[in-house]
Amino acid sequence: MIDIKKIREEFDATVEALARRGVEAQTIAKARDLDIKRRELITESETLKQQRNSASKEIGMAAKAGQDVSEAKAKVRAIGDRIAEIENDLEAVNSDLRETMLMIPNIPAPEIPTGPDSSCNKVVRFNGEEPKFDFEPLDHIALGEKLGLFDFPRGVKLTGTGFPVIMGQGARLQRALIQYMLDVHCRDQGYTELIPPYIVNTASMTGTGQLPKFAEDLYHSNADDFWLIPTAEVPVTNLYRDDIFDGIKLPKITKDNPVKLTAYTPCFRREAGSAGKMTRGMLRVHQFDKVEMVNFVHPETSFEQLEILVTEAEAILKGLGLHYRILQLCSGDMGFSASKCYDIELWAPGEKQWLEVSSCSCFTDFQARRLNCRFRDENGKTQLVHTLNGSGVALPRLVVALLEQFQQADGSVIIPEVLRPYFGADKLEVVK
RNA sequence: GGAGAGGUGUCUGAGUGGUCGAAGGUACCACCUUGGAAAGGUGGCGUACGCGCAAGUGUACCGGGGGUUCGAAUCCCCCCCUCUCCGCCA
Repeated sequence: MIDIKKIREEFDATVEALARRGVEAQTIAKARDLDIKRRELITESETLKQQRNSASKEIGMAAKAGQDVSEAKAKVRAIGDRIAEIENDLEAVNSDLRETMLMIPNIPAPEIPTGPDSSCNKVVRFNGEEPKFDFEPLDHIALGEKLGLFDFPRGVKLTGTGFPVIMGQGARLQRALIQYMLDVHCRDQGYTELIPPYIVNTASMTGTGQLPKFAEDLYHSNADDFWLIPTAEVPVTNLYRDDIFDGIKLPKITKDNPVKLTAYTPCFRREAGSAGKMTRGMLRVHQFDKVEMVNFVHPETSFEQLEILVTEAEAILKGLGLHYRILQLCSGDMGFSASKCYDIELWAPGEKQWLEVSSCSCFTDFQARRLNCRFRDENGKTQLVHTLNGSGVALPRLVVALLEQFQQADGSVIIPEVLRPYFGADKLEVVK
């Protein structure tokens, strides 16, 4: 949620900024009008409550003194009835306002390009060169077959389409990658690792914004009203819902001391409505693994911290020697909650396309407001934190790009140097 | 899953219908005292929202929601959570 004060105090600037994301001015005007109405009702009901409180006090004293208070009681009861009416209206206005505010996306950072969709994204930089082959490179499905990495049909038998079985060298490769990524984040980048629940309640899904809008994309357990996480962002960010980083129970957040957490989790996505879109093999599946990074930072440092976050995700891919590019997303292509966002894409020579493996976003206070996640600042005041998150990184597409970029003429695949201690061999061997 | 106990501010712990945002202690902050510290003394010390240029002031909050009442931390109903015992189980 954006700050209602922005709409109250800087209406025109807010309309202009959000127009870049395709928000209509009338939505914002509606929020402004409801906010005015809300405050009128609050003032009115609080004035009446004040009257009731003091009158009740007098009744108490008069009754103790043995006076007749029935007339006074009737008067106060009338005030109570009036309060109930106003509160009814207030509740209606409040829920209307909340609903309207939840439909308004975050205000884009001024420097990001304006545009309706991904065609306006800007390539910021590349790493490495496009790999050249003196043979026709295979795609990951063909490679997987030669190397015995995946079993798609049996995944279908067990569950359904989009639930691949990863086996043998493939499973080991995936495990090695997870270890490597967590080690880089924790050892070199100051992260604390955690293992969160993979199933969360409705409050958590609402806190990070998956609900109520995207219920269709989530797996849900009716018996308990629990949800399977679509990303570790949900449990890790919600860890500090309704909390205050005060330096006593929780760490202190300062400009030099962000709180940085990382977690490996499986992710579950129904991907409703995306059947047929890039669903080949491992490219879009319902269950996949991912290492995620989440930062809770001082508001004045959040955009600097985003630049650092991108380099932290990049470090993984650079270490593996992969060819990738970084995109700055334009106003129309960013997620709802983001103010600024970079995507990292890996080149897949077999697929002949770029694959998104990481998305690093700065949410400013948008997510924190919804989460009610605050810190005590240098003056001892509580303020909303700024949150960021980034994948570091998603596994299936990383595996795809790695297989395709490092494949040899015979179908074997060279394992990058940094991964060998984890993997225990220097190549994936052809098995048939 | 069954039975019982309990959820009050940083913590501890009083309060069972009115003057209670809530005693006392503790922690924390400032000052006094001291050569310095401890002990002791004095004062301050919750959050959110509204109004106000501000000082300030009002409202709400005693696990959550609903009800009774002129008035609820206190009475009633529902829910959640924690602890103990039993059962089950990696």
